[in-house]
Amino acid sequence: MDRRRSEVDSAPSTSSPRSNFSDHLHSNWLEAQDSLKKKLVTEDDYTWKLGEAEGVELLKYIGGVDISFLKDNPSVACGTLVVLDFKTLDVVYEDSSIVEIDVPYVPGFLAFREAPMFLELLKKMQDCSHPFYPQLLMIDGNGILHPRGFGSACHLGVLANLPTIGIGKNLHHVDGLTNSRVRELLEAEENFNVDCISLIGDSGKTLGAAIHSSKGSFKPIFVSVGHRVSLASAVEVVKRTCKYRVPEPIRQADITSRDYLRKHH
DNA sequence: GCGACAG
DNA sequence: ATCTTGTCGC
Repeated sequence: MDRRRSEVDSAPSTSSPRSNFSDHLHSNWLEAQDSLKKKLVTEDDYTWKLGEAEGVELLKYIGGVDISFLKDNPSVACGTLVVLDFKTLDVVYEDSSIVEIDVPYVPGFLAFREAPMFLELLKKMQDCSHPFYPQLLMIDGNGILHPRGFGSACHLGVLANLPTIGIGKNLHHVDGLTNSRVRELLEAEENFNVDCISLIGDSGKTLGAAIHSSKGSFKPIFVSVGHRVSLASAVEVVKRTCKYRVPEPIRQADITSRDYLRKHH
């Protein structure tokens, strides 16, 4: 049985920054990410099209997931799955569920805390062969813009075998990427009039894109590949679902989960 | 040693 | 993530 390091074993002053959770659990999580990452696909892998083509399947049902927590009891959470019509951005499906979560939030391991309930919500739709089951899912959290290239959007995408896109509202500093560096790029003269820049780390890898998604905000959002979607397609989908800074699937899931939690507490 | 660290 | 009102501006 897992057990936290006790004060007897190590004085508080020498406890590690991760004394929050056991080193054992930490290594299990690393192994799980490493294993799931082998199934990751970072290119377009779907049959539908985004545009107005005829005679081909189009992207119509786009999902979004988010989670809210109770201000008092932080272990009480409400997870929400919404599905929007890609063209009209109308919400055509929504489902919420309140659960207790004991898994702590640890930077770099967000999926272990949030993915299980999202998988449940997806399974519920799948089990009844719901006609609005999403063809693509947006997650508020990163994809490959992650210390080990496997953020929660990748994690959920692989487990659900769905194309996913990661949306970060704050930059996860990784591979030398910092807020100031992103700001420099967005404000660089050669990028004047450019609302979207590639995020290239010190390693030379393109990890995602920073997008000024709405004219009313200076703060960008950070888009990265989750699973079975290329960065170019991800950026295109995000741009087309942004009425405000945060893309509608995420924004609607966020609003709904917060409302549901408030109403059912 | 210190700061940083998606949600 | 969450605690929180008004307020300045198009």
